[in-house]
Amino acid sequence: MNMNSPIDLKNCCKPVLSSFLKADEVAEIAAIFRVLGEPARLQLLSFIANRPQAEACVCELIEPLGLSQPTVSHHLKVLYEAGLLKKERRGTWIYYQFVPERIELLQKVLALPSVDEPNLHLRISKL
Amino acid sequence: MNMNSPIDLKNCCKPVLSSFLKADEVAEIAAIFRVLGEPARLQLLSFIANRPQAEACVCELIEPLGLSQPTVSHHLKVLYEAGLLKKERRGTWIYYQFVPERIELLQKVLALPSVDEPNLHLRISKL
DNA sequence: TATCTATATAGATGTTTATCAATATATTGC
DNA sequence: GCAATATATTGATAAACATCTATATAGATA
Repeated sequence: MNMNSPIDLKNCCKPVLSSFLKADEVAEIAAIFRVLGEPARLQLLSFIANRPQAEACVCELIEPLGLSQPTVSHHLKVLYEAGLLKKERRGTWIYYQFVPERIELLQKVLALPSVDEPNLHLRISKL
Repeated sequence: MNMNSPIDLKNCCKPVLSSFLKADEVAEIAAIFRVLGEPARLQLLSFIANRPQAEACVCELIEPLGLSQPTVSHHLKVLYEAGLLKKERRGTWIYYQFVPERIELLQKVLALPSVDEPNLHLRISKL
């Protein structure tokens, strides 16, 4: 069901709003949005990104999230497999670290068509 | 279950990555991501945004999506309630129109902490 | 090796949701 | 008013998923 490796970065991802994407093209992008569409996961990202070094071990995340340890572990795995977090063992602890590249990718994917692009539409040009 | 009016724009939405957001703060943002996390809805947005005037009637959307009319109608409703589309009746047809403001909001929400911000972390500063 | 702690996995359960067929509603034109 | 067309809603079904408890795994330490 879940893949063990992060979503492939190659051929991923074309801007959604600049051309009509096919089903398989939007699927990769939608998968990332779906991961962010869960409040607990968004809060994990928010927490980790705001820690020193943008990282945290699992033990730091359970109490602020207010969820059980297995549930937090599950969400971390989903974030990891989406490429939004890296992980690294340090002794007994496993540290999850925020990966900004994925967010940058999403920003590109969400870019609005610019006024110079041929497929500009009147309504968007009013921005 | 679903609300009839778009998600409230007031008090929505703080950048996710610049401070640790509480559960109710991330909930509003996650709701928008969840809407985009469905391939059919992303494809609808992609299609509509690339039409003249960034709009399309429902009848134009069924064939390219490859889904039944009620299913397309359902997804359009979800996109509408998330504020990503407007709608307008013209005679027999109902035109759905792309609303760029929501996308701009998401880009702000996804903004990475800048190097000038106090809660900058080393790893992010390497960007 | 045995024990303790941190994290992950397995299995179960209830909820959400994507989808469709059938039907309802609304508009147009006769 | 009636028929035709466009869109929305209802109700049913199956799949996905968030969550928990219980258990497994892996590293540290005595």
